[in-house]
Amino acid sequence: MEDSVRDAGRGRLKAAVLIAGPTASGKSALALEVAERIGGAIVNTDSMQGYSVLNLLTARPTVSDMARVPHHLYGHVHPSTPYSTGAWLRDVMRLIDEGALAGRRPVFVGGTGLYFRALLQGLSEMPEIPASVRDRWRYELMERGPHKLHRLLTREDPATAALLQPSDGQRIVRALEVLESSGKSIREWQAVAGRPLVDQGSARLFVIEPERAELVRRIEERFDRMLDLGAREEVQDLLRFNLDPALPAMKAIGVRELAAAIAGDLDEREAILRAKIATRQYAKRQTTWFRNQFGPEWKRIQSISGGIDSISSGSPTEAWLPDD
RNA sequence: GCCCAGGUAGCUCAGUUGGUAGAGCAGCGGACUGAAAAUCCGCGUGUCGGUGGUUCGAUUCCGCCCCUGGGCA
Repeated sequence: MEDSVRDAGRGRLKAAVLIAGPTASGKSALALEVAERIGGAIVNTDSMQGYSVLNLLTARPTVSDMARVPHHLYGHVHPSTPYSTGAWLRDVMRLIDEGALAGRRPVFVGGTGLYFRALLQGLSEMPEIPASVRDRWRYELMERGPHKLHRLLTREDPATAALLQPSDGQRIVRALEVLESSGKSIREWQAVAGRPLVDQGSARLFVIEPERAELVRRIEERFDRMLDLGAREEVQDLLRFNLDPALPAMKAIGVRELAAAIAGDLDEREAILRAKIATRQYAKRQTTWFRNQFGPEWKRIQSISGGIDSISSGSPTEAWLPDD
């Protein structure tokens, strides 16, 4: 398993196009335009759009969108599966290994900053965590709270503990489970860089940075549209699986809010309002990531509506053609 | 028209026995290596409805006015 991870690193993708942007910034439409123009294949780079069932709430490309250009890693995972950055990266490697992207320029599009980083810089190898270990630490977190676990980590792995907020339960648990499973500090694992899957030198990196007020407007309109198209029914479909609310897919924005409205615990108007607020807050975190974690190698695009022309204007048209 | 209760941050409210005010939510900024649509950190943004008075000093006390809600007519 880990060997296949290393081997896949050999096939580093050339001339890839990466398009990042906050939710509702119009990046999927842009990617579609770009992919059609350059004969590309779109690869999902978003942590939620990989899940099936959540077709509307995750704003996945429609069936007709997917008919226009090859799309990969959309809706291929059931919500009962705890997907992750590592799982996604392995999926991308599999696409490369199987030749699914051969003959087409890959167009990576999505809103998950960490996935883009993993793509360009690689993700350090990590030990497999047995489910029993993972479950136990998560249970400890619930029972004892983050501060006590942080004190424990300070005893077992002081260097890592010093880097983490004592309140950041999620990262504390991660450090503890890696330590227990491997006997090594997570910092030791992270010190060994992973292998990038995309050759940055030949890639084109774009990030959409829309004007805030316009993005807010688009978020609200889009959520209303999702409701019109059946977002409530979609949540009901999801609830039928009786999944653990801690699963990643259950954290998709709108699921908790609409589920509360369906259960009668929350006025639907209020639920809709909260879902829109949560989307706005998410867009803000994305924007912060892109602004500060992405370097100058990323070309920043202001306009939402400008489409492909807003990209082409600052760079030669041949930027879209394969380099070799 | 009269009576009562209110008018304090974008919203819901607390508070100051007179020394120009603070919570939650929203918002803004930030962190980020297998949950990342996650998780976490920081920041109070204000003619205290208006106006006159009392006072060294009024958001606070008093008068008048305006507005909102409820009640009585």
